[in-house]
Amino acid sequence: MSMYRINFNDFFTSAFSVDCILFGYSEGEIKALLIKRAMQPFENLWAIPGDLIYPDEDLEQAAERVLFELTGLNNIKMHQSQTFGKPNRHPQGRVITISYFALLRIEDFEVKASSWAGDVQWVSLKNMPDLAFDHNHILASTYEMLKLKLQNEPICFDLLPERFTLNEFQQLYEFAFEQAFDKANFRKKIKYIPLIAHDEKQQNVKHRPAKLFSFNREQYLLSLENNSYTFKM
Amino acid sequence: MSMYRINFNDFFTSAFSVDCILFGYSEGEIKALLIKRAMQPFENLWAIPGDLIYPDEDLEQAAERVLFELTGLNNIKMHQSQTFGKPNRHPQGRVITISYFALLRIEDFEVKASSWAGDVQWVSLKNMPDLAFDHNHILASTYEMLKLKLQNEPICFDLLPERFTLNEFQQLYEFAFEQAFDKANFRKKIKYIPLIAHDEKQQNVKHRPAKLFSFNREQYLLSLENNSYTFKM
DNA sequence: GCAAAAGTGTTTGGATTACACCCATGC
DNA sequence: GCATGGGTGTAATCCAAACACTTTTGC
Repeated sequence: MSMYRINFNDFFTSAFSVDCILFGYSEGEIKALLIKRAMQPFENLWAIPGDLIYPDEDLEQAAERVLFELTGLNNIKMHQSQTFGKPNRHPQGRVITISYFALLRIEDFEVKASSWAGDVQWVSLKNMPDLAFDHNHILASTYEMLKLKLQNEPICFDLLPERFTLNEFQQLYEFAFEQAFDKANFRKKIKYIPLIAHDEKQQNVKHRPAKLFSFNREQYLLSLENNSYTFKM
Repeated sequence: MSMYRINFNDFFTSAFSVDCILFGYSEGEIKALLIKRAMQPFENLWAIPGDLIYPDEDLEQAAERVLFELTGLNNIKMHQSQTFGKPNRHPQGRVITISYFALLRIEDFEVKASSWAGDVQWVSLKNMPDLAFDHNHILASTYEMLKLKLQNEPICFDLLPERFTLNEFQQLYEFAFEQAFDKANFRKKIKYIPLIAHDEKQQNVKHRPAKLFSFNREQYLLSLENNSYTFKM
C-alpha cells in the first residue's frame, strides 16, 4: 500500500485506510481481485488493494481512487461494507480500515499492476489462500454482505456480462448460495425481472445456443417508482 | 462529546469516533435515545451519543463504553452499522465516525444524564427533530439497517420486554414496516418461532387479557445448529 | 442419430391471504 | 349487555418444488 512510500512515522499514531474489494464473475465463479504485496510487512502475500485516505478526501472517493489506479475504471458504484479497527490489526501502528466493494465485468478492462503491487490476480472465493493482515476476515465479511445484496438488489447485472444467458445468470446464484436450482423454477422466479431478450445467440458452443439477455435498467427504475416490482431473489 | 474536554488541537488533524444509536421500543413505537448537547458546536441540539475512540481501544469496545456511560448497561450486543467520513461533516476537524447500534428494553434501566449531555430522551423514529452534525443521516441509515436485520435475525426480542403479548410483537413489525398485518395471518407466520407460552396474563387491561410469551433462545440456537429453522419475517 | 444443453409445461403440497367468527374481561 | 381487543378456523389463491418432456445445435 502506498503508505510505505511515505515515512511511516510522519503519518501519525493512527490512520484511516480504505480496502477496496473488487468482485468479478467468470467461468462460473465469483472472484476477487487481489494484489501481491511487494514490500514488508507481509511481503509476497496476497492482499486486498487499499490505501490511506487523504486528509480532505471522502471515504468513497478514496475507494474509487484505489479502483482507478488498479483498473483505470471510473464511475463504478462503491458499496460500503464494514469497518475494521482492532488495535493490533496492523503491525506498524493503529490503522482503522473501511472496506468497500465494487462489482466489475472482468472482460471489460485490463488490470494494471500498480506501483504498490508486484502482481495482480483474480482469485476465486472458493479457493482463497492466506492473505496479509486480517484480510481473510475482511474479505469473508464483505462477501457475506455481497450475498445479502445479491438477494435484495439487482446488482448481479454488474457482475454478469452486458449480454448473458439465463444459465450464466443462474450459475451466479448457484455459486453464491452453494446450491443447485431447478432450471425451470429459476426461470419462473426471474419472470418479473425486466430483461431485454436479444435475437443474438451464444456462439461456438457444441449444443443448442442459448438466447442472450440484458438487464432493462430503465424499466426497473420505473417499476421501482410506481412500486410495481421490487427485486427479490 | 468528550472530545471537547480535551484540548482539541492536541488530538490530531483527524480522529475517529463511534456513534452509538440505542434503539428501544415502547408504546408501540421504536425510539432512539438521544442526548441534548451541552456545548458547542450544535449546542442545545439533540444528537446521537458518541465519543472518540481511545488509541488502543477496539471499535466495539468504544461503543460499549458509550453505552455503559449512558445506561450502566453491560453485555449488550453491538451491531456495526456504517462509517461516515465526509471531510466537512464535523465543523472543527476531520472526524470519521463509525456508527453502532444496540437494542434495549426501555423498562429495564434508568438513563443517566452523563457529563457530556444536558438532557437525555427517547425519541420516536416517527417524529425526529433536526439533529446535530449529520446525525439525521446517520440515524436514518442505521434505522434502515435495523429494519433489514429485523427481517433476518430474531433481534426483535431484544426490543420487546422479556414477556410480551403477540400483539406487541405484531405492532413492532407494523411500526417498522409501516403497514398493518392481519392478526390471524401474523400468528401463522410466527408459528415456527420457538416461543415459551406462559400461564401469566396481561394485567390491568379493560378487555380480555392477552397471554404472555417469551423467546426460547436456547431452542432457537439448537434449531440453527441442525438447520431445522431459520428466522425469517 | 447421439450427446448436450436450451427451453417449457404439469402436478402437487404448502404457504399466504382475506375474512368470518367466537371468547374473556371491565364497566 | 356492550365495548374492546384476544384468539382461531376456513376457503381461495398463489407460489415453489419436483419432474417430465420437447427443441436445437455440433459432430
